[in-house]
Amino acid sequence: MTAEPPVPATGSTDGEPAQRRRRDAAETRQLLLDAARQRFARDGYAATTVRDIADDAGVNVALISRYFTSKEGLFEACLRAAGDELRRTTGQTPADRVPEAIARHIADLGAAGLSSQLSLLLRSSGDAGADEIRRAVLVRSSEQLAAARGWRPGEPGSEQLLLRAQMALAAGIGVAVLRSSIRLEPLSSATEQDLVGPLRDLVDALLPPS
Amino acid sequence: MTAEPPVPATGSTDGEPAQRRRRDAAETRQLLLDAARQRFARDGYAATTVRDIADDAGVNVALISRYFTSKEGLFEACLRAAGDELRRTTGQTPADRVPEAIARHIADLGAAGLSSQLSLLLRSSGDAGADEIRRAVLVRSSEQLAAARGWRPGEPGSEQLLLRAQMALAAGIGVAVLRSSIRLEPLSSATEQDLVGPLRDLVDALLPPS
DNA sequence: CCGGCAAGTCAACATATGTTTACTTGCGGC
DNA sequence: GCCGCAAGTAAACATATGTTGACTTGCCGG
Repeated sequence: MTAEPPVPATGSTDGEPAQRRRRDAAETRQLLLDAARQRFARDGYAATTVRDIADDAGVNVALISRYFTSKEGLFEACLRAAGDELRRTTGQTPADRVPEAIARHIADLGAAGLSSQLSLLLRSSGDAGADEIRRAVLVRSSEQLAAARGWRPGEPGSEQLLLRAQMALAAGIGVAVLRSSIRLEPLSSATEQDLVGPLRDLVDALLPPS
Repeated sequence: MTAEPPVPATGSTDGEPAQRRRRDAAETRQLLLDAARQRFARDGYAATTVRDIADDAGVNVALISRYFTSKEGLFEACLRAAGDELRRTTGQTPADRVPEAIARHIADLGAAGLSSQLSLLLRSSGDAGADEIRRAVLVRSSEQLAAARGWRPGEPGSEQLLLRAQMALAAGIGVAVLRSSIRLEPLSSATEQDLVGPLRDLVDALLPPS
């Protein structure tokens, strides 16, 4: 079927869709990143141990230090990845499709069953570097959101609009956390379809379409 | 001036408004509770150490175990206190005043400069008991919120209303966290006055006044 | 005034956790 | 085929942290 040499899966049955090459630094790095994003988003930074992450990824703990320098380096990498993802969404989305995009982000459990990456944005590591990255991501996202509704930097009376955009972002993040981390019902089992209506009402109320 | 015996303050100048009696279990307990609520809300459960809390409260670490059994016992006590406070608010507030009440909760830094207690509600200790308390608080609050807008338990099509109430609650919590924990500007320095307008729009959009 | 007891202190302990170091394994070019 | 080097492993280390137990202090009723 494939040119890949037969590789014994970690467990007895091959659970992973793409069987991994046996020694591949890039893939191992990605496995760690995925496992860390999920853990950090769901449990928070301090509650997550590097051994948890390594076990989830099925690799050795020491590789975290090797590939990301430290636990905090790994966290910063996660933050950057989530930021890129979010920027891609808010950048490409036309103004009137923002609620759908947010709803998809919240409802989306990702390819690997990830908790929403939005949750990651309010997790804090206590590290100044990570805090700065997260703040930058949030500032940029809220500015993109506000700009789509007419906000221009420095324009008088425009601060209001930025504030409202940040509140919309906060709402999305709050919903994501109550869903994926707290698991509040019925919010937790609501589908993307269930969420998009209320979210549209919410976003439109905060940021009236021009 | 007062019947209190002259008591040397902890520091050189008496910073506390009410000078504390030297050996008062009830007051010490409360000091711990206040310090813990602030720390847990701002930094999260795992990132907060019992020594931090004890130092903030100006008492010995061992008293945490004595008065609250364990760190988790203290956290549960904080959760209960925050729940009582929130219930008092959502219970007493007439339906059309809910946005103001939430805005006050978010903007209010409390008597002792506390971060908003709302933030506490999404902090997780990983402990099953604490999770259950938090879930109960959130469920009750969202039900009270939904009930004020016509929700009745089990009524068909009413689930929608509960979902929307939970999203409003999530929005409030999200704003509280981005304000007090992440310190996102300009959201962080917004006053109660700045917040109440957008919050009214938000709540009314999610839960239209009958 | 004083003895009992609650309130508070101190130091030690067990353990969990991030990180490092020395070692082993196996892939890929020659 | 085989050797070097990157990829991966295992164990040890230093430390931070929750908790406990023995000890001290000072308030209060008699």
